[in-house]
Amino acid sequence: MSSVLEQDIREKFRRSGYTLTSQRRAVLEALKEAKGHPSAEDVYLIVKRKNPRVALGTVYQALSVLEEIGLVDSKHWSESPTRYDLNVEPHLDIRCARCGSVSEIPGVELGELEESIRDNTPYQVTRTTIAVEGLCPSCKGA
Amino acid sequence: MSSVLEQDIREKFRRSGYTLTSQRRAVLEALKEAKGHPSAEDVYLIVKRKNPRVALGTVYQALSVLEEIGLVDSKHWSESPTRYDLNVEPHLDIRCARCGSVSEIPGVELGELEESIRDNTPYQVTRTTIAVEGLCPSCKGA
DNA sequence: TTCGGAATAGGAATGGTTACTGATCGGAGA
DNA sequence: TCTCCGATCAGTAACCATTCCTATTCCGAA
Repeated sequence: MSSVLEQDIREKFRRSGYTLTSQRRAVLEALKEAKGHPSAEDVYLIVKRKNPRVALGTVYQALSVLEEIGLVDSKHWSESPTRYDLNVEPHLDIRCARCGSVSEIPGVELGELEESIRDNTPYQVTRTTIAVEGLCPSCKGA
Repeated sequence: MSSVLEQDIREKFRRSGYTLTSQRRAVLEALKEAKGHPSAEDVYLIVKRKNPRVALGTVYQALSVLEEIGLVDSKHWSESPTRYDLNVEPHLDIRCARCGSVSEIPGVELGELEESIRDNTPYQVTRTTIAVEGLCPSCKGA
């Protein structure tokens, strides 16, 4: 997992027309710090440690901008808030139905599925999200 | 799409220990009547036409029971209420991001994906849901 | 330095869903 | 058929993730 370069960040902001504010940078830092797949609330709490005046709404707005310009990916599992991820490459994540932890599933080929979907629907496909749920190794036994 | 047999319904209720009440039957009928992929609210409105006293909460509870015993499947797309479906076989559905209509995507092989997921994670996989979004033929042009 | 549009803080509002409570139902057993 | 008890229901309040609103602040271009 290569960390996003400073240069990439500036470039993506420049091209999008959005401004790279301190709050948006702080949200990126928080995502890096959280390392896993934090929710907006998780990110908010981390950002708040350094800047107690941030608003939760600002975090949501920042995450939405970051996602729009391709620096962040989001995934949603039912009965759980949306999770955010610095890994924007197509990949699978699994969420433990018991403890809520999320981790990556490596080595699954997704390209064929996307193609097969496009070949079988008259819709213009814009997004395909796969939500995998299960029990993590430590919750499995309990 | 074969309609679920009366016998199957009774059998699944009997085995589960839940009771087949008139409300739960009405929810099943409403799903059949709606034909597509109605939301809980849609189902509620249909049921209400014949029994104005039903409560929305009852519809939610009935749908949850029906899903648990395998008579109904549910799917969730972000920014949209959960949709329910009498087709409980694994299959793909695509939702139009513009008008919200949902339709089935036939002919996509999913078995390999499931298998590949199980082979690549230490989690015990319990559920894999795929949410495909796009623009339907009539919204594509607008 | 000034100005205007973008971004933010703070908090209220939204909307799908669940939880709660007292009334009602329905089926197993007498 | 009648009784009784747990399941289910109607009605409504609560929940919670997320969005919306508004006055204020920030920031960059001129």
